[in-house]
Amino acid sequence: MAAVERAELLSKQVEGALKQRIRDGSLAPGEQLPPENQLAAFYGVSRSTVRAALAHLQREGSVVRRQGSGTYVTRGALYVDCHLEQLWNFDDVIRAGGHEPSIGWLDYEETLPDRYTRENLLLGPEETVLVIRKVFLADEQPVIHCVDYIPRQLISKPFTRDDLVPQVFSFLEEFAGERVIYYVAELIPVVAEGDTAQRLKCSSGAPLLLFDEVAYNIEDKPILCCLVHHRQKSLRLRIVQSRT
Amino acid sequence: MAAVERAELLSKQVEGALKQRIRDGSLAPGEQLPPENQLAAFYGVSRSTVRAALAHLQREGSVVRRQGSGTYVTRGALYVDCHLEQLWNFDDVIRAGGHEPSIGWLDYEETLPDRYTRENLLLGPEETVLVIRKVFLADEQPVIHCVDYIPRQLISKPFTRDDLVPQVFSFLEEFAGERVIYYVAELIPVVAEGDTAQRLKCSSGAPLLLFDEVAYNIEDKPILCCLVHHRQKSLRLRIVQSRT
DNA sequence: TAGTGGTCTAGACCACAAA
DNA sequence: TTGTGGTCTAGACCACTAG
Repeated sequence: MAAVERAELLSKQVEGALKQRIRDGSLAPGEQLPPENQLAAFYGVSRSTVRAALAHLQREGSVVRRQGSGTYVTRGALYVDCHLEQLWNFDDVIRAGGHEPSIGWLDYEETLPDRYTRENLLLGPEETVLVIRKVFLADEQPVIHCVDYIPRQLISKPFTRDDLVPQVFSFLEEFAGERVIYYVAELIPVVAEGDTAQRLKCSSGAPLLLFDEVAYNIEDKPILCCLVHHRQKSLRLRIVQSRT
Repeated sequence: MAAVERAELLSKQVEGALKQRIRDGSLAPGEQLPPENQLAAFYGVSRSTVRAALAHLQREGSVVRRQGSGTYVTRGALYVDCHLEQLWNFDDVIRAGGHEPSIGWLDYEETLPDRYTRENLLLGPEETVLVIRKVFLADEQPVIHCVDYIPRQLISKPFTRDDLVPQVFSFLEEFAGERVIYYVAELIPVVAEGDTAQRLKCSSGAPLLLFDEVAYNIEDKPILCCLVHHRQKSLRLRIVQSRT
């Protein structure tokens, strides 16, 4: 029996263990996994816990499950790391594409929001926002241009420029005590122009993918909105949909 | 042979009932749902079943759940119908945007695939594909241009042009006996040009969203690939991501 | 027929929030 | 302290696949 710690969720531990076996090739694409009961016995957990882990692997497209037959590693299991689900963290997306992430440019200011932002964040007419503009590089090439709007009022601790370098979500947790529970993103294809084009070093008219996002805290209050431009060159975004 | 309808899953029934209450306003945004135990008693199912239903509503962003507090309808609950998850069916996406879907143009031919398609579908050098080209309209305006490639060999029943009008997935099930279990889509922003631009009635250089998809059956064999161009005008695509 | 995954139950215990 | 959601268990039964 494999030793399991109580700290992390049991199902996450099982999921991680199986993912590891898929990544290192001890479970090859097409290969059948051991049956649920056997996995449960091996890891010393209940069948339900194993099923929770397998359900997650299925949802991200790493395995397919056939009733009456078994669970199998998919052909695409090795490419599941550049998922849209990973979009919580740009660095992960860039790394999943095999590139080294870094920050290419950073700028910020406090200002009155435009009408659209004010409505999205449910702000009063006098309330200001902290605007953060960043460019993310993949192997020194600019790939993501990101503008974040945070209600100034939320930020309760003084910060410096260096505090803005990590992900916005981390910044919000540390300096506003706000945790993003979910966000809604609208996908819009656009063409590059103006400052955005220049900062992404692409010519005017080049196709970009724009994410217009609003993020909410546990109380369903909008605490952040972003406009994120993705330059597709050497950055792939994937979706996996599996039938329920 | 008569098709036998299996009773719908209990969790799906509960989910549907709650969704209905959200849609018709008897559960308003911000409002708290009854506790799990109460829902379980009310619908005559176990707490686990209720939790499965609530987990699904949470995943699509219709509710947020706060440990120790309760489950609440989100502000965005009313807009969850234009999800990327609905992408199985273009008609649904178009209808969710408040428009009437129809088919604007349809063309098909049998041909030898190009190298890219042949590799995606794991075809031999002699095998042909059925190519289906369609344009979907929303309120008579072209919004989606779709090219499907199906290995000719899979199609086991004769078909007519009319059989191609429904969704490809339905066509595959009826005429090839193949069911799509999951698909992988890559999102690519492009600019309109040539035939695609003309059929979508947009000017050359207009931004489009391209989905490069490969769909697999239960045996993890690729059975379909598509190139789908979305024109964003009056068609919104949304993603909801919630923290696990 | 044996073995697999799919659904559902009843109940235990824990973590957290609010009164 | 009470009540909420979060995790986990053990077991029943069903649906489907394969030999």
